Amino acid sequence: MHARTPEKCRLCSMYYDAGNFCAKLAPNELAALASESQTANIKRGTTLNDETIMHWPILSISSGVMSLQHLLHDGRKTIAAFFMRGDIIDMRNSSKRKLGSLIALSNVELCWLSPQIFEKIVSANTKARALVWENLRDQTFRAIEHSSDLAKKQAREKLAAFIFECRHRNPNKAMKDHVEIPILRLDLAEYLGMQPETVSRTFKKLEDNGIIKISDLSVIQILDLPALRKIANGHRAKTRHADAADYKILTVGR
Amino acid sequence: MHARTPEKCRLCSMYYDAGNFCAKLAPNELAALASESQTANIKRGTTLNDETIMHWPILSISSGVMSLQHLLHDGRKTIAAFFMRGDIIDMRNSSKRKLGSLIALSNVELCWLSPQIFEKIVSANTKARALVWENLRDQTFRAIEHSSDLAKKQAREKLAAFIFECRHRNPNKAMKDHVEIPILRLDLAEYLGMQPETVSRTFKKLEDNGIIKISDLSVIQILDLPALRKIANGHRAKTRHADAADYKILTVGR
DNA sequence: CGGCAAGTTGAGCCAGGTCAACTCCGGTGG
DNA sequence: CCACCGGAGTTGACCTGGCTCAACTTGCCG
Repeated sequence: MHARTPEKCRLCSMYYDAGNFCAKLAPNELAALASESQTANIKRGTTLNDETIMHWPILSISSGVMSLQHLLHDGRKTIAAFFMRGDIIDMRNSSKRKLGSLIALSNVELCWLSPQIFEKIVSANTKARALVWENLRDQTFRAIEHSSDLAKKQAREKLAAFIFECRHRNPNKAMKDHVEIPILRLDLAEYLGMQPETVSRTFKKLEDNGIIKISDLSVIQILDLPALRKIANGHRAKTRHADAADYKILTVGR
Repeated sequence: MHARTPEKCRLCSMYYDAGNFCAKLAPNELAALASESQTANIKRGTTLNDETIMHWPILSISSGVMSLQHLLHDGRKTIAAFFMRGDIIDMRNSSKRKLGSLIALSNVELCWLSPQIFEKIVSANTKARALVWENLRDQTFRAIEHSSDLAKKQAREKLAAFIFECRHRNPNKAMKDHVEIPILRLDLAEYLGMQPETVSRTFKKLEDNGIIKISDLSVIQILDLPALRKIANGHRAKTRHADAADYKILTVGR
């Protein structure tokens, strides 16, 4: 049997980005997956409901930003994670633990993948499995890193770290010192566990210090990269803590 | 060829806990894995160095608590994640991103798994693969949940949530309202992004309110479970935020 | 029993949360 | 084309939860 690339897949970054899942599939695998999967466009603010996730626990993001949000009982909201182009979200254990809701932070193109076919492909195709596996581990370690940012960093440090996270995850490497912030200030505040007012003030302070420049709300320009990196890594003038040198690091640095 | 259960595996919870990885393996798979893997006992405070992790990026925890720690440049330290009995830690992408160090928070029994054999088994054995996959997803979602705790919760809420996390993860379900805290206050503070002083004060306040009782530093007794749960879920007297009911949840059909 | 790390208690202070009033901007309808 | 509206973002003034520093007690190990 000779399988052709399905029409909808040609237009999807999961296929045409060489590093993504669907690009790794054999033509007949892609055809099988496509025939049982469905693409969708959803608008900012859309919440994927539990029923949908039950039926389609696995989905891929072709463009836009999805978020996983937790709602506290008194209405406090947290954005716990972002998912962007190329990410595969696997919610198959969502029944075991309350994970929160998947909410679109921008208009999003996504594709619901058939769990059966997905499983079959992952089982048979080594390359595809390695990729999915790596994507999941990335999500894990991103979450872990985010935890540590939230735990100990101050507002300006979190913001600086976030700028680097955006830079790192943006597939468009062309614009060197310009970083796209793909989400609203409001959502950013929730992701970093701060108030929108604080985000605004902190950005302003960084701009006043000549470290960044905010041309447009969604694009910031890094003027002093070393300084920004220092802030992101937690250099501070003075603390109660001893210098890092005082800590006995048993690790062998490379 | 008839493979027998290797001696060291008989004594390891990865094997004798029915739900863990090694228990899912066929005898010859287990024998192959065991012959290329090595168990170790390490003491509290031991850091697994980068070189070790390069050679042995995959390891399983048979008992004790490992942590993944980040060190900020000024010496601030964060415990970003815990790994406990049954967890499989896969550091194979640690070269791509700085993940921090693996440090033992108690005496730990672990087993370094041969990446080659591990990969072979995961590829061939569906049950084992499903288990590893689920464990990894659990780690992801635990990290995500932890992020959201850190982002928006106050000290007492974080502590309450932590008590439930310990309860949830403890394999010993016998003691119903007694929860074991498997780590020191100092480490706990770092995990929750607070100061040891604050941890102490907050525990005391919860005890004064009659919600918990601290018999021994490492065991707390829950006196008023509903109250504790309410706190963990973020019920507060009053906030700036609207009621959860005010949030319009848009949903999209399947 | 001495020494040291872990944990506790108290007092003061500041980063960031809160509230309120405002500007800015894109969309909508007359 | 403009008036209006509502949500996003900003700015200022105020307040408080939890960080900081310091002094102390407790518990553990040799």
